[in-house]
Amino acid sequence: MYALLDGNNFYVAAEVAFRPSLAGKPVVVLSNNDGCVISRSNEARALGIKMGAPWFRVSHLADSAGLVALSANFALYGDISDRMMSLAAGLGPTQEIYSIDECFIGLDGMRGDLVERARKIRGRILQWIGVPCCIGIAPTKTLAKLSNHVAKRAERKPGSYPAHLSQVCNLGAMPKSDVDELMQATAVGEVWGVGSRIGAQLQLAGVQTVHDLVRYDTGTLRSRWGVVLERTQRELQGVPCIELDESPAPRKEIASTRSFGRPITSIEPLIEAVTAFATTAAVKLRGQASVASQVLVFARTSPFREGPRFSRSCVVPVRPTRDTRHLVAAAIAGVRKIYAPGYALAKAGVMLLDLQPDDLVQGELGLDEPHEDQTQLMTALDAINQRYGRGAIGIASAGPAGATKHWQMRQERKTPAYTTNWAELPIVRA
DNA sequence: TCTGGGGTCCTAGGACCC
DNA sequence: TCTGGGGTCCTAGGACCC
Repeated sequence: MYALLDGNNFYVAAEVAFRPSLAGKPVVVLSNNDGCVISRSNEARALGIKMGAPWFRVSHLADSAGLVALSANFALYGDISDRMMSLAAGLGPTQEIYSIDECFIGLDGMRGDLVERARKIRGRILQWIGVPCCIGIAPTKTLAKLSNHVAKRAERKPGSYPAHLSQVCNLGAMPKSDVDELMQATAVGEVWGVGSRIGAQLQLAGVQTVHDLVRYDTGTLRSRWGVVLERTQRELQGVPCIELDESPAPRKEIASTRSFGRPITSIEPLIEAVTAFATTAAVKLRGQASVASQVLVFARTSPFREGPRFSRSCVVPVRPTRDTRHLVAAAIAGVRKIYAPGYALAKAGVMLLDLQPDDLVQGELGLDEPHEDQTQLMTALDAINQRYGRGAIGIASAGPAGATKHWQMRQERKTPAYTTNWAELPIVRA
């Protein structure tokens, strides 16, 4: 048996927890660069604002409907997430943190009333952290997701599902006829693993609801859509195919990419940006004790704007390394190779590929110039930046430290890092 | 003016091997 | 006229997730 716990409108909820005056108002959190809506309060949803909507298309609602928009504050969300996950872990013996706002809990061996227990945990998270969440319980992960979906819909839209399923829903404890009924009332597109493409194809094939998918011919499903969807079907039938993953393996690739605050039209700022991206990626790389042997760098114009299009990338091989200097050098070499003048570049990025654990690196014959990672130097670099703040010490091609780069992303509505920065602690007045 | 960022897995097809 | 069989590895592209 599994539970899926996930925070309601998580980013917005984290913001509201520190600004209670926003409760009950239409609030959205915007992606980096204040680009798109990535989290909405129920009130914002009710205004018809879609997930992923470009901000400039809905910003008029700020005046007409009191919509409040905030820039993403990932330091805050990450910290609130850690706290929520610690409490969620009390639900059962095993936990898989699946994303910043949701986790699966393995419930094997749990006795007693699971729903009651889940409601208790939910209450504790709400009281201690201020973030509301919903919990779905079922025999497989895909069903737990579905169960969670039911719990959320039942809370948000009373009447869409029976009221007692609101906030916490246990499909595993229901008679089959009730489960069938819920599946008939749920669109196939809501299933975990069915996205927009396959969802549309299924609809055309006459599969409208979750119930239709459960009963669809397995052979046809497999030959037309592949083994992934077959697995999803089995999971919906109650056969566990996807295990709980308590300690995810290290990443196989690490990316750092950004859209620019303003378009770039020359190579100098592009080199600055790519230096910053490679530096960020290198820190993540060392954080998981890996080395990279390929560096991919890309740059492109906006796909939404008129004008000449540009989108190029190149992969630069390096000797397996975790040294920021080597990774930055490779990224810059890549930039010089792909760069062409005459374009308004909107986005660029660096990806580290072909990662391996740093203790398993193949040695080399000394046929070439010596090439040594300065492990101690990197350790010192990370420690200094940890203590004095990101960018306190870095690579010179990143440009002057602390200077505002005109390519840097816009974040015009960011709230303080209430819980992760001493200088930004909230102040309570009696 | 203005459209995010970071991942994973699967499959098909090509290159190559014997 | 006529052109095998079986396998691996790599890559690009497509689909999905949050």
